[in-house]
Amino acid sequence: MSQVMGGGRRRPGRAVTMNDVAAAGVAQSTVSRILNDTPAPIPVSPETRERVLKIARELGYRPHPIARALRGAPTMLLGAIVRDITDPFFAGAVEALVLEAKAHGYSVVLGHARAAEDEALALTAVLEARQCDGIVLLGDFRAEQRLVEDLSSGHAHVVGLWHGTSRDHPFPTVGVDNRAGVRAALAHLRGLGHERIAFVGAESLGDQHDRLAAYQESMDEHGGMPSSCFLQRVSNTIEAGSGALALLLEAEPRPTAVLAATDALALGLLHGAYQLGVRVPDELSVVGFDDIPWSSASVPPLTTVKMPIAEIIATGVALCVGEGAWDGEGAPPQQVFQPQLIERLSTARAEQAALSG
Amino acid sequence: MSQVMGGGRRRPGRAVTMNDVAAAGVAQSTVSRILNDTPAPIPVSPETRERVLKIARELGYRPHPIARALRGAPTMLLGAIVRDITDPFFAGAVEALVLEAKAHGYSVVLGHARAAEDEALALTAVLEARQCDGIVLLGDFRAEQRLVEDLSSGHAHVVGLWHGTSRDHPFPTVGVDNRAGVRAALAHLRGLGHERIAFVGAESLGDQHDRLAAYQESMDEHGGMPSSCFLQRVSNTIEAGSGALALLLEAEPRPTAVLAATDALALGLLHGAYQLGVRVPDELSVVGFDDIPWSSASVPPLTTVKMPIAEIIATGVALCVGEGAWDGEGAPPQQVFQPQLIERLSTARAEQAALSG
DNA sequence: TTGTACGCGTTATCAT
DNA sequence: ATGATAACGCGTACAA
Repeated sequence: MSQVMGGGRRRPGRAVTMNDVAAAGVAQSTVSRILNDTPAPIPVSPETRERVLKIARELGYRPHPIARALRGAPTMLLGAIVRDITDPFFAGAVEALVLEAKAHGYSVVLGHARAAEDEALALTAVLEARQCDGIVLLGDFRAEQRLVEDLSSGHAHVVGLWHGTSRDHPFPTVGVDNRAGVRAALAHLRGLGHERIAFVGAESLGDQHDRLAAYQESMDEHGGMPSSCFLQRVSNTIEAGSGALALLLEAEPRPTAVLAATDALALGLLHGAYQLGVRVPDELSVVGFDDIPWSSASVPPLTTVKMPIAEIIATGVALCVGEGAWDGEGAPPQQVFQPQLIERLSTARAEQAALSG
Repeated sequence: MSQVMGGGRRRPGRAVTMNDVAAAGVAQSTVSRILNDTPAPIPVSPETRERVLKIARELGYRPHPIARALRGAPTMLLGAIVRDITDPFFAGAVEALVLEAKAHGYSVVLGHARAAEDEALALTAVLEARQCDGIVLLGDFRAEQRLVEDLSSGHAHVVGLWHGTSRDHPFPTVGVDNRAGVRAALAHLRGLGHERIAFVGAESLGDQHDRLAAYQESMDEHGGMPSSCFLQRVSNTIEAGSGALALLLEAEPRPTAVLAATDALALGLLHGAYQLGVRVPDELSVVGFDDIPWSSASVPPLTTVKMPIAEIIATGVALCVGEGAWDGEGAPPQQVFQPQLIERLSTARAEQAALSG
């Protein structure tokens, strides 16, 4: 088959329209009917059908999604607004979102929401939103009031993922039980004999906030924290985790274990320990939260709380594409999934720490 | 200011149009002129201007990007087609792309191209393409003939990033000098006294292919490979890297160093070595390629070849948004940037390996 | 200074 | 069985 493929004009810019096809002797509306094979009630003669299809193929006709969208067809676009795509956890979430959206026939357009309180930015995000059938908020955007307002006044379904436990969101949310995760991690450490357990977390809304609160609550129940050093508030990066470790070691007495609010921080702690010659888990146990892909391949492999990403994403997408959609009446639903502790090699019995300390 | 914000109807679905605004006594075209403040030649009386602006605000008017796009306005959407968003390097590239696109006022829509030779998929990707002002191909898609054809027959600017050194792409490409990177890595290792240098790479087109070729070329110049084990071809994942290490250790004599085609594989090697009790770099030196964020925080920190991501993305975006755009005449330009070796702690002198082996 | 009319590419509802 | 025609929301040349 050495035929010339894909029709004539290459560069002339203008795309092939139904009119171009119709120019061969039929009405444009007929072309439309044939190309979309409109249901039975409207019949078309086999001959014209063949003829039109042939011409369309030769000309390389392809439908114009924008024109369709103007007529009310769904754009099959899902908007994802994420504060910091650099955050490894959210990067992973976006991956999962893209895959899940694809399964529903949707593509994902990435909104940007970096600079915190930028009004113009909110408008940008909303502009994008108009083209999307649904909006997925990755992380808590309560701080961006304007954005949230604009969004929920639009026509697209909005859903908030990983928005913590706050009850005042104007749209449905899906998240994880942070409290349960933190308590599982702490129980694990206590089961290994640890009592001086430190916490490293980011200054942030939503999930991070909830994890800190759960930590403090649990520590209070067990006699409180030995020293102020035990609570390090840093930005959510590897470097920050690495840096936090040095401060943790200054405490008297030292912590024997650290719970990090995210795996990024935990991996940073691991790296910091390596730099300072502190052996993990012999001298210090480390637990993370999220179970991002790298955590299983770190040295040593990280004990962490596994986030049910797939379930959360799947539920969120379903809400967005209108399957389990909220009818808009009453309070928006808030769904919570359970995390699961994954025990790997970054935690060990506290006795060992005592011996080597 | 306790006014009701954002105009009347919330849920009624139908968005506020210029006609709705015009209903207050002016023509729709007047509204258009005012809202887009058309250049000087067409003046508008200050009173009507104020009045229209006020009403528009009250009604919560917002422009309909799809209608604009239909009239020929750019969609400000950049399509990114990436084979495997799960690949940490490409995930990072997408981050960079989103940021760079934002700087130009563009948003990024993520196409999916997972299952290799799927025809339907090609169509999907193209469908998305119609809405985009430009298409960025992340990685080599030569295998997907149909997709490449459809793409280049569209009206959007297409640019291929990280497409290796092949000369037969129908669009401009921007990439890295893989050969230089590999030779720098090997020179570094040889400078440390290594001779038995193994290679682990993925079965793949484009960059990966070039890296393997460069390795073989260089090894031939230096007397060839000691054993077939020295070349492991695996999939591009941490796990695969981890698994490859075991096979590498079966070689007689053992390699004293390994060059991985990507950082993901290299980090896998590090993890595999940890599991098997092989000390890095004392017993084995490891070099990666890409310098993904985790490589600087691994244990030990990874010596690797730094990919000039920012430059490549910036050049690609410029090509796409029409700044340094190709005029379509003659052979499409191929731009290549130089990588840079980053020496960290996963490599050391070969003598140490000999002593401990 | 402002209003009318047309077209972008489709789909849907009329007539023929 | 098929052709004309009206939207969809917007920008703009043209008329008033």
